[in-house]
Amino acid sequence: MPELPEVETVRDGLDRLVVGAVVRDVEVFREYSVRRHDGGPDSFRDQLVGRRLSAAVRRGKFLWLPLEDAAPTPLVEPAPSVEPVETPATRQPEPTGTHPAAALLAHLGMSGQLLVRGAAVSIAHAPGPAAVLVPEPAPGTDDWQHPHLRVRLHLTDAPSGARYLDFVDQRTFGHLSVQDLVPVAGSIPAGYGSDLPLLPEPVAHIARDLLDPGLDLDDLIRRVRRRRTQVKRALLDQTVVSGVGNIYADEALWRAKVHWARQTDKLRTADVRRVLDSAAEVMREALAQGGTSFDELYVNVNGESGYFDRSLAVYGQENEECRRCGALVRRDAFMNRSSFSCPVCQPAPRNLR
DNA sequence: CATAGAACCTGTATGC
DNA sequence: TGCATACAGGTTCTAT
Repeated sequence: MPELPEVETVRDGLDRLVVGAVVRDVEVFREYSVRRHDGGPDSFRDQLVGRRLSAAVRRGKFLWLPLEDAAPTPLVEPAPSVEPVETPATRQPEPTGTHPAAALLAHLGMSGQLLVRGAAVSIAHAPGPAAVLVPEPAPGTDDWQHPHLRVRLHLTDAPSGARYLDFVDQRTFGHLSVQDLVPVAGSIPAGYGSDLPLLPEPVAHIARDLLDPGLDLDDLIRRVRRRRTQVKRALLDQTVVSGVGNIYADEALWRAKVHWARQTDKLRTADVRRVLDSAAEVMREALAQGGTSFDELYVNVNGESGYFDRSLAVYGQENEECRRCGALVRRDAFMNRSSFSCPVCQPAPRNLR
């Protein structure tokens, strides 16, 4: 569900509200949500407790929070037991430098949300309110625990006052894990001020996204044209270019006046360039609006919706008039989903009709 | 290697 | 009302 603008909105919120915080405890309510973590829920908790969230970084739809060792203070009150037992809760944090570079990696899948609770700072996007107080959850109130709460991080030392970072996910395609950071030549994901060429292992194969300053657009155009597939499939292939999903692919193709089923190897360089430029443009515009949301399934870390759905030209607009020519927007089946396009502005290739 | 399709989950909307 | 089916913003695994 969340595509680049939505994930970037979340990354920005985490940057402002939870970077600098120390993880004091971790609750995993659904094991499946940490299935990508090597070692299971206990190991996941072990590798987070006592560590500081030092940045918020994104590539495409993946986002991660690099970890560093927090000040070596006891994590919890020493248990008043007669026999001291070594448990994850009582273990002292290891001295700085003993951990390999690692990060808390998140993918929101189709319905994942990261909600910051207890912060007294707003990250509201226009045209929303200028400032809102995110309430601290209180037992007994409706927002105490979201029905799809899968993982909760308990935080301290957040400059914003954030107390909890909640991972909420209805469809459970999203996931959290702790991953080693591995060097990948030349990559500069959003969130790194300079070149820190470190990516979580599961992100190493993900291509740069269209808002990455390190993107080589001409090289990307060549790679797209070297493929033998439909242009929309190439747009959605995260190893070709990342961040584009079903919504922005359709919007980009409409802006570029290219039908989704056109073969990449038959497109002219100028057409491919226009499609990619359009995709970058529509995602930048969506980002400025706080992303696209049709319902409560996508919200930013404050629980607020984005407003870009009002700007969508074709996605979800079946039988509505094309904003350019007035023809009725059509919907086609595509990869167990839908493609929306204008039958006049985006003529279908011959092999399709 | 490149490409296409199924699988992974939960929930809502729609039609019979 | 009950039940079946279709559909939803994504990625990974498997088969070809």
